Amino acid sequence: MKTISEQFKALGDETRLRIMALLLDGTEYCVCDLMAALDMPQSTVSRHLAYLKHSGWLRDRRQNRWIYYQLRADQASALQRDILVALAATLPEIDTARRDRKQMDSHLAHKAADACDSSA
Amino acid sequence: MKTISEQFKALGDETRLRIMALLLDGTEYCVCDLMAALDMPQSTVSRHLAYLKHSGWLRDRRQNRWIYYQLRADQASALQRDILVALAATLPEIDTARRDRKQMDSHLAHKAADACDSSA
DNA sequence: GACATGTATCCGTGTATGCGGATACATTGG
DNA sequence: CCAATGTATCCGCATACACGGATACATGTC
Repeated sequence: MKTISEQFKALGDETRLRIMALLLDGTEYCVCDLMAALDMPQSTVSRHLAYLKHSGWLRDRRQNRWIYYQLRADQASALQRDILVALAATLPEIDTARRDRKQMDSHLAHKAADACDSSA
Repeated sequence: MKTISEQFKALGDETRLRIMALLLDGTEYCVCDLMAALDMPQSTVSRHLAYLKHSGWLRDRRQNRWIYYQLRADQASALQRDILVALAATLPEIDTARRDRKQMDSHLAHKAADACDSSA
């Protein structure tokens, strides 16, 4: 019961919901990607990611200097899976989430362009 | 988005989850019934009920001296409905919720018995 | 209208948590 | 090694909120 209430508490913050909305596409993102999409300072984003990780919503994975965060859908409880489905049906329609998604896309595009430039 | 995070925050407390678990049977209960089932002081129970009401999970209805609380399933959002279904599938299996249910049942039985006594 | 009952709110206290700049740690590249 | 980059954690501050006894309010009873 305590675990469940903590999982809900983790979703009870607007910034963390925005992060979940971005991760609901199944992609893994590093902290700096999320900083850019949310337009928030690094310490804030990192703290919320840690919170979501410790409450069982996310997993992280280090690759070189980056740490990638991803939904932990496979090891999720039945309740968590139900909630993820419900969130996936609702969050993408919301303005804030749409804006974040666009911001993420343009950030990723810039990143790719820069990579091309430097490799040219 | 803010509304959604507040709805999750409302579920992010163990006492409020216990209340939800009791109300998930669709029955309406007054504050004193819930006090008895949860074995918690009146101010605590009343405060949590107010919180759940203001975040859109419950409705209340006055009848004589009692105020009955009930799920607000009909006017719930799609997300809320999904979550209610998920909770109904999960919470009743949990020990704490089972105990609360038993306590509620025996409390209601005593109440009925007392009513019989006084009418005898 | 005094009283009992059921409920909401007030109050002080302690704890949790949000924030974001500053700092520490880890990894990679020179 | 030293610098640069990405991330986590520390820090002080502000706010939210949980707790439960005390009090106020509402309703029904005599």
